[in-house]
Amino acid sequence: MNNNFRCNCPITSALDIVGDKWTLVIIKQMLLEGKKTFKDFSASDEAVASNILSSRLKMLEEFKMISKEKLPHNKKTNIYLLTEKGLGLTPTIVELTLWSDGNIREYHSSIISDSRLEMVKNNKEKSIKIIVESYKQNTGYNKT
Amino acid sequence: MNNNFRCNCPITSALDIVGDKWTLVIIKQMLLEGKKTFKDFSASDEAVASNILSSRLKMLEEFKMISKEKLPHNKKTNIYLLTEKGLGLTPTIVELTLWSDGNIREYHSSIISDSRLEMVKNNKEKSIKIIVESYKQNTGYNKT
DNA sequence: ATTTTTACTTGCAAAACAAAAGTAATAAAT
DNA sequence: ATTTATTACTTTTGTTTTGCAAGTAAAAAT
Repeated sequence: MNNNFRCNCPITSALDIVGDKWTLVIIKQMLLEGKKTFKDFSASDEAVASNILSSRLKMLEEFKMISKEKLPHNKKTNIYLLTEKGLGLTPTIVELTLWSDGNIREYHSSIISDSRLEMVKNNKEKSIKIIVESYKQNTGYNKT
Repeated sequence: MNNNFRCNCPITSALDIVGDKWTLVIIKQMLLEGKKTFKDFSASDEAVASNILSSRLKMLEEFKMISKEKLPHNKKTNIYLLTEKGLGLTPTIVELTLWSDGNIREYHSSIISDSRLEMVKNNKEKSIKIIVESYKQNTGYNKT
């Protein structure tokens, strides 16, 4: 896992981890859509193929961006949760949303505009806090 | 070019454009390292292969994230410049930098910490403005 | 006890990526 | 003016990644 990094630039190094078509989509689905089991991701209309999902979850766990646990009375279903490291990408995700909203409608007119987008446009810093807090509350968060 | 978008989510749609290993690296090299010719990019130690560079520049031009022009007395060298759309990714790049700085040193200890990173850590909003303004000044910016 | 669900893995074709070499036009040097 | 070098690519040839479909094994539900 170590030194698959291209160079010492922080931006490039971040992209060595999240620079692909799916990783940030998976994190977004956890953070904003409450997805937490393999099934949740697979059932999405924005479905990742199961092999890719599997390898991304493994990678994210190795980098401690998500945790994998089970509920007391269910030995089967894995619960994937964002850790602080993973939640730390919230500002990046918010900025991507804003960029998208303001810059690609020209090429993709059906991009959704919902109340969360409005919230983010009105008060970015506060929205980030609210998003993170909501996530923690909805998941009974307690991880590093 | 139209409707190669996976769905109507703004985040996923942004990643349909910049969600790969190289696109944001190229934009970073323009924004923060002053690269503007094919040669500049190719000569970098963080070198993109020329075929990938070529296809990315073409794509970025199609999405009007960069412009391509020539200087008056040189018919050969193309000058690539970020447009407002491209510059609009500055906050995303800054957030990725901060995330990287705070979260992946554990796996990559030699990530660089320079004065720009310090500036960004001290005052994010102001830094973004300074970065964009510096870019415009250094390039004699005048594009949409 | 049988069926269904969940979380995967495997196999294979297609697409994207990457290194190296080649090319064509322009610019610089002699 | 002619040769050489530079720039911006394209082409070729692998290799890697992606993504669909199908399969599997354990647990849970009926």
